[in-house]
Amino acid sequence: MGRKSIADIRKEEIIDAFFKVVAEKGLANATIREIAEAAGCSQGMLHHYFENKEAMVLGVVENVIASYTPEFEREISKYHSPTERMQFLFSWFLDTERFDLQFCRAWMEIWILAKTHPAISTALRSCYRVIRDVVAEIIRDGIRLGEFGKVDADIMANLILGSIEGGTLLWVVDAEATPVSAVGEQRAKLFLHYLTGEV
Amino acid sequence: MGRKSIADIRKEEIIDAFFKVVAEKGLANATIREIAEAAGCSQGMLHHYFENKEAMVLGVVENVIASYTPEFEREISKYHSPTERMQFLFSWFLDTERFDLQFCRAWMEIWILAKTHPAISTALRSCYRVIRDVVAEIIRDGIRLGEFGKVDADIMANLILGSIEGGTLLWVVDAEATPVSAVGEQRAKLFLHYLTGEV
Amino acid sequence: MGRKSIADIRKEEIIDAFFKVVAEKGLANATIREIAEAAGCSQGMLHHYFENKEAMVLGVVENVIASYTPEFEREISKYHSPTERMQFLFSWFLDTERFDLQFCRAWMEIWILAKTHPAISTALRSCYRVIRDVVAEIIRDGIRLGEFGKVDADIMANLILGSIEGGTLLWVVDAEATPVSAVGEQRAKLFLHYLTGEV
Amino acid sequence: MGRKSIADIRKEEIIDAFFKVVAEKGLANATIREIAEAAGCSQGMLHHYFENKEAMVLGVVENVIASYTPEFEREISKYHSPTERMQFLFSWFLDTERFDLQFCRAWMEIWILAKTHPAISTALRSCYRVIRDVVAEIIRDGIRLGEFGKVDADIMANLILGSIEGGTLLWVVDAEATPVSAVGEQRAKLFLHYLTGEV
DNA sequence: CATGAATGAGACTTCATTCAT
DNA sequence: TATGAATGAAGTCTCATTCAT
Repeated sequence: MGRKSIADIRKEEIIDAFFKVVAEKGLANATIREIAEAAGCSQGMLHHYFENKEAMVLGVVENVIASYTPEFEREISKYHSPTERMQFLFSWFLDTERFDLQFCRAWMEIWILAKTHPAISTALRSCYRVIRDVVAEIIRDGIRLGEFGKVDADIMANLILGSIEGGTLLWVVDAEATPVSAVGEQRAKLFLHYLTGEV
Repeated sequence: MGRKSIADIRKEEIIDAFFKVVAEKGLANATIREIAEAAGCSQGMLHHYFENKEAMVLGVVENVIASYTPEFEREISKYHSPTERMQFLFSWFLDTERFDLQFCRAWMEIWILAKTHPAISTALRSCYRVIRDVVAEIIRDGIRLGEFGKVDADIMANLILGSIEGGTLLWVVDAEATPVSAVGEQRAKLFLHYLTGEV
Repeated sequence: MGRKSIADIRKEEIIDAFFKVVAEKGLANATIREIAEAAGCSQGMLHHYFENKEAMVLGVVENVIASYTPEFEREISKYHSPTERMQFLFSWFLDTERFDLQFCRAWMEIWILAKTHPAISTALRSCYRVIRDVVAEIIRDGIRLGEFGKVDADIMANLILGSIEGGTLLWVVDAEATPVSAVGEQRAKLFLHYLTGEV
Repeated sequence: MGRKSIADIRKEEIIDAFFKVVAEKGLANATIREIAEAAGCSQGMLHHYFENKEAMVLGVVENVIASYTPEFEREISKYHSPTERMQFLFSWFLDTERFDLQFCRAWMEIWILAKTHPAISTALRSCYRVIRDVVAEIIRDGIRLGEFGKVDADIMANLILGSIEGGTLLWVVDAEATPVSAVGEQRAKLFLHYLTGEV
C-alpha cells in the first residue's frame, strides 16, 4: 500500500479534467485540446499518460469505481438487517449531491460508448455485476432471514438496478419534468413493500 | 389521406438507413458517407433532403413516434379495465421483436444526443411526456374505478417509465447478463401488485 | 429591330434576378438556387438559358451597357458645348438614384471577376473604352473650340474616369464616411476649373 | 522590441503565401489547399495559425498596414511644406514597384470582400480613415500656411484618395489601356494646381 | 518529463451541373 | 419548355496523434 506516485497523481488530475469536460460539454466535444486546457497541461502530456481516448474513459470508470466502492461498503456495513441495507441502498443512489446531474450525464455518455468499445464495456459490466451481486446478496439474506418473501434474487436485483438507472436516465433527459427525489422515495417504498410483503 | 410523395418516401429510406447504421456501428460512426452507402445514394442526396445530421436525428425520432403511436393506441384501445391496460403496456414495451437490441441501442444513443442538441431534446421530451401522461391517466382511471389504491399517479408513471427504460439500458449494455423477459414479467407483477394492493 | 422573343424576356428576368441577388448578398452567395428563387423559376431553367454562371455575368454587363448607353447618348445630345457636356457627364455618373449603393456594389463585384474571366474582362474593357473615348472626344472638342486648355485628352479621360470610379469604390466600402454628393460636386468643379483654366 | 516568435514568423509566411495566391489566381481560387501548397505546409497548419479564412484576410490587411505605415511616415517626415508633402504622397502611391499590378489586384479583391465580412470592413475602413486624415491634415496645414486656397479639407481628401484608388482600379482591370504613370503625373499636377491656385 | 507545432485523414457541407420525367 | 432530384467534386474545418525540441 505504497504512496501514490507523481504519475498516478497526474493521471488522476487528467481524468478529473476529462470527466468535467464530458459532463459540461458532452463526449463529442471533449477533444484532447479541451481536456488539456481543463487539466492545465499540454496535449502531448495527455498522450504521455494515456495511449488514447479510450484509455482515458477506462480510467474514468476505474476511478469512479475505486472512489465510490470503499465509501459504499463502509456505509452499508453500518446496517445489519437486509431491510435496512436495502433502504440504505436506495437512498445512496438517490443522493443527488454525490450523483449530481452533471455526473449522471457524463456517466450515461460513457455508458453508450460501451457498445463500440469492448474494453469499456468490460469495465462497466464488471462494475454493474458487482453491484447486482451486492443487491442479490441482500435479497438472498432477507429471504433466508424471513424478512423478505420468496423471489428470484437475481431477477429482482436486475429490476432494482434497472429502476434506479432508468430513473437517472429520465432525469438526465428531462430534469424539469422529473421529480427525482419523490420518485426515488416511491421506488424505495415500492420495492420494500413488495419484498417484505407489506402493503 | 394523400399518397406519399417521392420526397417522403426518399426521406423515409434515408432515415431507415441512418437508423440502421446507428444501430450497427454507433452514432459516432454514422458518418454521412456511411449513411449514404447504406441508403444507396450519394452524399449530396442526404443534404438534399436533410439540412444536416441533427435534422436526420429529428427525422428518426418523429418517424419512430409516428409509426408506433397509432399501433400502440389501436392495441391498447382493445383493453378496457385499467389493470388490463397496464398489463398490456408492460408487455408492449417488453416486446423484443418490436424493440430489439439494435433498435434500443440506437434509441439510447439518440437519447444521449439530447443533452447537446436542444431540438432533439425537445422532441424526445415531448415523446416521453405523452407516454407518461398515458400511464398516469391509466393509473388515475384505476384509482377512480377502485381497481388501484391511492397513489400519486404522476410519480408512479415516472417510476414505471423509468423502470422500463432502465431495464432496456441494462439490456443494451450487458445483454448476456440481463434476462430481459424474466425481468419484464417480474416488473409487471411488481407494479400491478403494488397498484392493486395484492401480494 | 424585331420584337423581343419570349426567350429574350426570360433571359432578362433571370439577369435582373441575378443582379439583384449579387447586389444584396454578394457574388459569393449568388448561388444558382438563390438566383432561381429570386427569378421564380427552377434551377434547370437557368442552365437552359445560360450555359453557366460566367454567361450570366456577361449577360449582366451587356444588359447594363445596353440599357444605359441609349439613355446617356440621348441625354448628352441635349448639350452642345464641351463644358456643358462635361458637366452633364459628371452629374450623370453622380446620380445616386440610377447608380445606387446596391448597383455599385454589384458592379464592383463583377469588375473584380474580370481578372479571372477573360470574357468578362473583354466586355468590361470595351464598355470602359467606349466611355473613355466619349470623354476624350469631349475634351478634344473643348480644346478645338478653345473652351479647354491644351491637355492630353486620353490621359485626362483616364483620370476623370478613374476619379469617378474611385469615388464609387470608396463609397461602396465606407458609405458613412463618404459624402458622395459633396465629393461629386467638388470633382466636377475641380476638373472643369482645370480644363477651362479658371480658378 | 522583442524578437519575433516562431509563431509570428510562420504567420507571416502564411500571409505572404495567401496574398501571393490571391494575386495570381484570384480570391475565389485561393483555396486552403492552394495556400498550403504555396506556403509549403499542410492544410491543418493553416488552421493552426488562423481560425478561418476571414482571419487570414484580416491578417493580410493588418500586415499591409503594419509594413507600409512606418515606411510612409518615415519618408513623408522628410518633407516639410504641405506642397512637397502632397507631391510625395502622390508619388508614393504611384510607385509601381511597391504597389505592383499583383499587389493591387489582390488588394482590390480583398476590398470587395469587405461588403460581406464586417471584420474586414472595419479593418479596411480604419486603414483608409487614417490615410484620409493624413491627407486632410496636409491640406489644412497648407491652407493655414497660405500655400493652398480655401477648400473643404475632408471633401478634398476624399476626392484625392478616390482618384488614386480609382486609377488603380482602372489599371487592374485594363492594364494595357491605362498609362498609369502618365495618369499619375497628371493627377498630381491637377490637384496641386487646384490647391495652390496656379494654372 | 514536457511542449505545442505539425500532420493528414476524414468529417460535414455546398453547389454547379446533369438528366430522367 | 420546364422541373427538381440526383450527382460528385471540391471546399472548409476538426482533431487524434506524432515528433523534434
